[in-house]
Amino acid sequence: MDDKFMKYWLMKTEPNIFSWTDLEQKKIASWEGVRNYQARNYMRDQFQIGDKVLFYHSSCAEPGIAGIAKVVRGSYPDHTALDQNGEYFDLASQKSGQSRWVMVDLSPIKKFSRFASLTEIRQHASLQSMQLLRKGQRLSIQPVMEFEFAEIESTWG
DNA sequence: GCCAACGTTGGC
DNA sequence: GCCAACGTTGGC
Repeated sequence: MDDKFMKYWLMKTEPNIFSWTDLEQKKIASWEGVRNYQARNYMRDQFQIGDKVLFYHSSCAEPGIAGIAKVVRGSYPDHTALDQNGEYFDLASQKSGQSRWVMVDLSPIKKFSRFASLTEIRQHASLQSMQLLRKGQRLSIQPVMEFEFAEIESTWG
């Protein structure tokens, strides 16, 4: 894979669990709880410090992108998989003695001047290639093309 | 709450 | 390795 095209990502979060506002308040946030192999592999194999992230609110009244964040720490073991009392506990990780999941750290760069709602993104002719718009697309971490990122930033940023 | 689409699990 | 059953995601 050409990593020229892998500098930009979209990451989904449920804002009632962790929102853009939470990220701004925390300044640096660890992205724990990803429990999907494809999403994990993106973080583990391709995330680099400085990569830019479209911060997407899902499963909420108005889904869409709230702002841009950046990767400030590359992948490291997601220890929440080993926390037996935590929400993200993973039996297979416990059995093997080490977490099979990873996480990264993010910091906010800027909040969009206008929230980029899914509805608006969908209406945007030059963004039809986005994975986000594909039917049945559930992956919580998705690669974004450079031109897609630029278009979104210039439209809503 | 509905439900389509997808990922994971586990019996065989 | 197949695939049915089950669980999850996430827009609507």
